[in-house]
Amino acid sequence: MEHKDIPDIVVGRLPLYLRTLQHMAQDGRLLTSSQELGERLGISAAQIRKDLSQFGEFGKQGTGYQIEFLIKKLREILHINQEWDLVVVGAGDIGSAVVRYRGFANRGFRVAMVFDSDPDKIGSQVGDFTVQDGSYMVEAIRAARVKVAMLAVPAAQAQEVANRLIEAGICAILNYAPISLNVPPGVFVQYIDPAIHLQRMTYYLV
Amino acid sequence: MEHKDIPDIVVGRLPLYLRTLQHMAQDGRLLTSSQELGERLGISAAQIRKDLSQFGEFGKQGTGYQIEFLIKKLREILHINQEWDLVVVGAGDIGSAVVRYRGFANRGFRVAMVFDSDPDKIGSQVGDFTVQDGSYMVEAIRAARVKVAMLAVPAAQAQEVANRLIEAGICAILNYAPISLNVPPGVFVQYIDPAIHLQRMTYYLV
DNA sequence: TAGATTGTTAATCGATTAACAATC
DNA sequence: TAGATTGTTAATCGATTAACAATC
Repeated sequence: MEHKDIPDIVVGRLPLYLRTLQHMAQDGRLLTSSQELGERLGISAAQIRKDLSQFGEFGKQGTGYQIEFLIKKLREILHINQEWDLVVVGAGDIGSAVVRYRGFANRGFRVAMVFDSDPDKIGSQVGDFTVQDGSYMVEAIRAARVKVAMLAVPAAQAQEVANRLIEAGICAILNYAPISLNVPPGVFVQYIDPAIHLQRMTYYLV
Repeated sequence: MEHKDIPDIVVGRLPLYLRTLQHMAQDGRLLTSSQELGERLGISAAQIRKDLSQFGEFGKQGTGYQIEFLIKKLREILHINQEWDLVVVGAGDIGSAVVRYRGFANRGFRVAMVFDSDPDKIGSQVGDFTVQDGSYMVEAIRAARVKVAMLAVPAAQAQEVANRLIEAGICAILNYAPISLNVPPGVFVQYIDPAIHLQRMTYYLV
């Protein structure tokens, strides 16, 4: 049942379903339907049913989906029924904002360590963390068996730092540097670049 | 020639092409090929040629693409041969990091104003900007004819603030709040939610 | 029961790739 | 010229949707 051969585009929608379901649960809701979920997300009801059916039968005809049950299932599917430690690399504006971000709670992640290579930043306090010396990053990550990293260093250093993260055993990188990373198979990268997102919209303007 | 009927998925790749071309130009490079571009981005050469050919003939057989020329064309296509003013709403950690972000330079955007509703933040300095009172946001945006917003307020307020942005004439919103926004046709939204990106990777881990 | 909604199938729609003539 | 690479076509591949039997 684990990993049939799910298209990545389907995997990409599951976190959106989960987020919406968690909002519904917060509102005290118990049941929802593929139609309601679709309306809230701008996705067709058929697609939502098809996506979910790849992993099992989670609903009931005539009734819909029990929100808490579906949340539990999606958390299992996405492997966030555990909490993943995060390493944040780069304690500049973006790195610091990420370290202080409250939005990871109950979503499968917690910041575990913060590194920078700037002597002015090493030893300083960011949120609940002391910025550690990047020179010792590889050993520290390896010792703590951290698998997920957020990369918030300048573009010029991003590839080199990514190489060291991979050497340290990191296999998922959320990259805030505006540059495409080259990584070996088995390492996953996601990109956050506000300018890219903005440009995608200005195409449609005027 | 403007707006035949380009698939959104193609539009979404153009900023990536542009970013890579700008890196090449910075390295002093003059020419590239669909093959080289593809290798750097993990995209097939055929796809890049097909994407670009939707907008014109920008290359030369046997030679490839002149980097500066293609940059110019992509900037025109994406409407970033102008600089767009940005309004940042929310002067918390994320909003402040966005305001101070140096990565918009030469990519078509500049922060123009910053708003918050917290009396402790109003009047304070963030980077080069003074945080303005959110109560006057709609009039200020309308008067300055700003069209693009970055939304960095708590999820609970995001939809309400988005409504006011749209009322003010905003038609592109980059939303950092972890919630799906409901917007009318003609308003575009892009989402940045680190937890969503991370969950998309943990699916593949262990 | 009547109404609602699932899970699934088949049909449609759209995106990607392979291949190659054109030509620099 | 020979080699390289484009722009484009047709074929392949994959994703979405419409429809409906099953059933709660």
